[in-house]
Amino acid sequence: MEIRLILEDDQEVQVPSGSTPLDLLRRLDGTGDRWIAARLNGRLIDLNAPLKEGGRLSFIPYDSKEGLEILRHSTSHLMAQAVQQLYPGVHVTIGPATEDGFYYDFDFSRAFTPDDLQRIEERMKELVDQDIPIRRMEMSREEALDFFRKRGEPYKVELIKEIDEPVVSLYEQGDFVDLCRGPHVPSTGKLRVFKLMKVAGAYWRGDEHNKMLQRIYGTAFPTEEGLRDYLRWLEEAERRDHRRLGRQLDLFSFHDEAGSGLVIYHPKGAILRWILEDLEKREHLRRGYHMVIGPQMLRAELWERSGHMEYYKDYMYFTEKDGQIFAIKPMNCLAHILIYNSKIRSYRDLPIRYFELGTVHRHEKTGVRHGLLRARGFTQDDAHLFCRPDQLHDEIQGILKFVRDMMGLFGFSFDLEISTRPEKAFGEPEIWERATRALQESLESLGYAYRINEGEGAFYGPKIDVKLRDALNRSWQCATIQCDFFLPERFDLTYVDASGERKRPVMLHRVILGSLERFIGILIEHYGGAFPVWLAPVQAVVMNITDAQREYAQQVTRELRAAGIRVEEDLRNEKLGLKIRENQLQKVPYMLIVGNREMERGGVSLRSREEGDLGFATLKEVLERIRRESEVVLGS
RNA sequence: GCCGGUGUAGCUCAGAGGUAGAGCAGCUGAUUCGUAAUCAGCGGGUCGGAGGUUCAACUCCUCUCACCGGCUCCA
Repeated sequence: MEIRLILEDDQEVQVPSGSTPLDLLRRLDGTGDRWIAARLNGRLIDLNAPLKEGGRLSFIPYDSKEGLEILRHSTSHLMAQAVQQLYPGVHVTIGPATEDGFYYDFDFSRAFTPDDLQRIEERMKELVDQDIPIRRMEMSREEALDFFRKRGEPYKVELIKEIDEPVVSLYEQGDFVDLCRGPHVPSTGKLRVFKLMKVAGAYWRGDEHNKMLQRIYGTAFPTEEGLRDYLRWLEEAERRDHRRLGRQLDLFSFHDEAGSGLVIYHPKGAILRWILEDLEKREHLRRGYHMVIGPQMLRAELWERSGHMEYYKDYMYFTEKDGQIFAIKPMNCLAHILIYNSKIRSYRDLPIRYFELGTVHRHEKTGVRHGLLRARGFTQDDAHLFCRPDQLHDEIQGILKFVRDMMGLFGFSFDLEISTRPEKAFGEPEIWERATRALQESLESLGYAYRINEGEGAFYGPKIDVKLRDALNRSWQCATIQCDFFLPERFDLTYVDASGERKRPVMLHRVILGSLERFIGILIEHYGGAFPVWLAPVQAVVMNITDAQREYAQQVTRELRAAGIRVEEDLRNEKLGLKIRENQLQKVPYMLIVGNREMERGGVSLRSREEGDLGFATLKEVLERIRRESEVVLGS
């Protein structure tokens, strides 16, 4: 019997029922090497799946996003096969493709070592050479349960128990069988370029109450070039690592003696932060925020009232004096609430926006700290907005515009996510509904696409998370806009409305850059340490060629510094080449070189970090150039 | 917090049951040299910390701290 297929170019073909997409490919383009899987009527299928129904058929190329995912998933199966062959007694669990590769979690009595990885990789290559066919099987749930029980794979049994379908699919390649939705490559010979990257512990189903499994990470590509580019990208990321650049550029340090996760800013790191803070103050004032300052610690009773002692105690630091317990603040909201409550508020006063560059301390668990990106003491550009429910939309929109302007300044694009009401939530469903709608409508009115994380909100309110993308296309959570229905209730926040009635304001927590430490860490990696002129800790270095220009160089420095340029001098008795090299490695935007020629003409020889030697320039020209490049242009 | 790894000079790293080494940096001197590394000499370490085994520990064992890669967490 023949079935009719419509291909992507609307070409219609007839094939015998039971033939496979691969058969068709061989007929169409001879080999089928470019393709990894097929899609029949919207459903992904294996290239060697017998076709029983007609319809729209398209092919998935190796180098597409979906193709890559299939390739990697198949490679993870290959790895699992190799591991089970090499290490009898290993239980297989799950092995998905990830954003840049794949992993497979194994239950094994010991940890895998780098030597193991090498052995596994070699065995994988042998299995590829054997070109073992990969076959899809379907079984009823019961059969599959029985099958994996007999094979002694408890994790697979657990997984099947949770599947609702009556029939499940399994994939078989030689002696290896795995529960899997598929699709997969038709045989192991289709897998070529892969590399095992590292081992790590991982809990079964990511739950720390469960058993710790051994996870092996790997990656796979259709071509050698793909892998090479990926490895190069990893090297580039390592070169940009803010911890490494932080030391090389003398920005900050951490010290055992001071305490883990506590940042110590050196002069160049500190100036970077001052610049950001100045920008923040200016921009907040411009947008109708009031700057406030709260104390570094507040009495424990206050944190009891706010509920932090109940929900957040493990993350808080405490200190005690004269029988009073104080909590070092992990958040800035309480002082802002006390300011709000310090007098009666009218509906005419709202919205009220309190802003603080608030330094907080959180006892992040060991093992999660990561340089500036995850510190224990950090400063947030934190604001709390108190508004009437009918003002929610405008306030959220204002914050989003603020976020947009700031991200644009640094050249970050970003993704947006809304998290909605979780199962255990505080507050009436109506207010949740209203707030969530305000979040959505604000995003929509600005033309932003967003993702919804159903039920992922905090118990006290829905939120918008902003995830920026840096120069290496990595994603970082920075800004958040968080509705809070809980604290206004706990602290009995009110305003008097037009009819003289007391009403409950809505409270918004929000940060733009988030933690300045973290944001600076991201900026370091984003720019690879080569900050734009307006941010560069040192904007220019004046260097002399011989001692004869020493005083002239000092005079140049003085003049520029007096004009507000962040300028240093390098008057060491070293060759010019060395000074240029070292200052280039320090990523200083401009070098101002003075020899006798420049001294005579009353200027400098200008050298740019990016463009190299720019030739003679007068001081005035240099000044204007640096000033122009230091201007911060921010949207409305 | 959990799994695995690492901790040797300011930095990057080598070494090893008989009490340590390189490059860079630093210091001193020479050189005054025009767009990415001038030359020479010198100093520098209780081998992360505590305890144990041993005639002897930087090396082996236990504990601990910190860091790295993950997991998890991020009311």
